[in-house]
Amino acid sequence: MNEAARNSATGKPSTEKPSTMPSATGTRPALADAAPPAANEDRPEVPAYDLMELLFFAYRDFVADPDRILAEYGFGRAHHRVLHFVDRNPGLTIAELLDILRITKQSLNRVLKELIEQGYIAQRTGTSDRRHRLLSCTPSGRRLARRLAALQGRRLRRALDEVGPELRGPAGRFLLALIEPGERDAVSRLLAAPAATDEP
Amino acid sequence: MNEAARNSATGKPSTEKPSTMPSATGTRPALADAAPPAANEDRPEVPAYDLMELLFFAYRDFVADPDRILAEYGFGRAHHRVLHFVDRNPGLTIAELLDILRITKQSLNRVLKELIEQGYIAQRTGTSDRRHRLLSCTPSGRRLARRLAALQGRRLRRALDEVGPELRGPAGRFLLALIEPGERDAVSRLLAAPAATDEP
DNA sequence: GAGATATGTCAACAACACTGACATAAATCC
DNA sequence: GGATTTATGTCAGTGTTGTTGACATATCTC
Repeated sequence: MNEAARNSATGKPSTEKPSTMPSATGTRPALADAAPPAANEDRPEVPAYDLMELLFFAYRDFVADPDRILAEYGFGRAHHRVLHFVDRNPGLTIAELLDILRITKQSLNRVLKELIEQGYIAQRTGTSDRRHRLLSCTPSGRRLARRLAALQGRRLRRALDEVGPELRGPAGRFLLALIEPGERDAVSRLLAAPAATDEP
Repeated sequence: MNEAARNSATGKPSTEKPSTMPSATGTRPALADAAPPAANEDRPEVPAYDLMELLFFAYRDFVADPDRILAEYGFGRAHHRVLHFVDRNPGLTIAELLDILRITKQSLNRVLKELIEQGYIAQRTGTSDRRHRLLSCTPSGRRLARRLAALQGRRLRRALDEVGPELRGPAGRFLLALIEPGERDAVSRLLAAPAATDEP
């Protein structure tokens, strides 16, 4: 079921709301440079509902891309996240990965074990600290990781082409500013990650 | 376990990567206006890994905000999403909500039933089509929805203050461009939603 | 050698998604 | 006005991904 499932004339719910609502389709008042809601004295300022919802929909579609492919391998989104960060940061330790994903060791272990058993990720013991398990992608792991990244990269490139490539920097800064302040340095360090090897 | 759990000197994994990596903390090369990776003939262009990861981290922190409060009520993120869209679009039908959330009717029903039983959402039968169930928030539902929205709104406002309010429009356009093209009109219609009643 | 740290593992459980099947009421089509 | 379609509700089973709590092992640090 999709758009056809819509009902009431405008596609909007049926509450009687006389005028004030521009006929939507085509014009996007919320995204033009409408003055941000003025924060006067007692009214604490209207939250940016549009951005909240855009973030929800954008993320929804963004993570949906890889799902088809993952299903072919019997993997889910959790596997994707692990594969992605290991591919981007070869030599990553378990503790670092846990700090990135913010899940419990037990949760990570389940998916990581599967990725290792099926030959997508390899472990080696750390040299300076032999307690560490340094994670890296096997060739097939790297292939899968890059295939998924290419998919999401395509969506990002398309988006940047549409809004203008000059918005790449601003978009990144905006997203970074959404991140918990105390985490930004750690994230920035991660982003600066080398492109690893360049072989597909 | 948090930052203290980090190990290797730089906070980066231990692969030997001689120079090329600026000492991260403070400077954020990936977010400056570094020329986007040139797309020459055979090399299909390097995907925007930085944006992928920023989207992941930003969304992770963005949805984490309401969790504490939801836990007080015994609710989860699924309840939050339902509450949010019903608050923003009073009179929403089940089918419309399903199309927004992209989950199955059975999944929705579980959380919706709880929200209704506990008096946060009310149903009434449609007038033009009596098969429809028009959803709306009760006063306490609206209170909760707005409390959660205020939290996320605060994070958005802070971010916009940091990057400059002139990026609000561009940020929204970028997020919209990430959405599946066929969905954008539906999303835009939703965003144009009236602010419903203004009472907190 | 004592204690802290990094990892691994077992067991139980919870939230949230899925499929498939079936039921009811109301609208629409012919 | 009966057949069909649509909108919703519900039962039952399952899978993925997260959680807690407890405990084990290897290794590093002091």
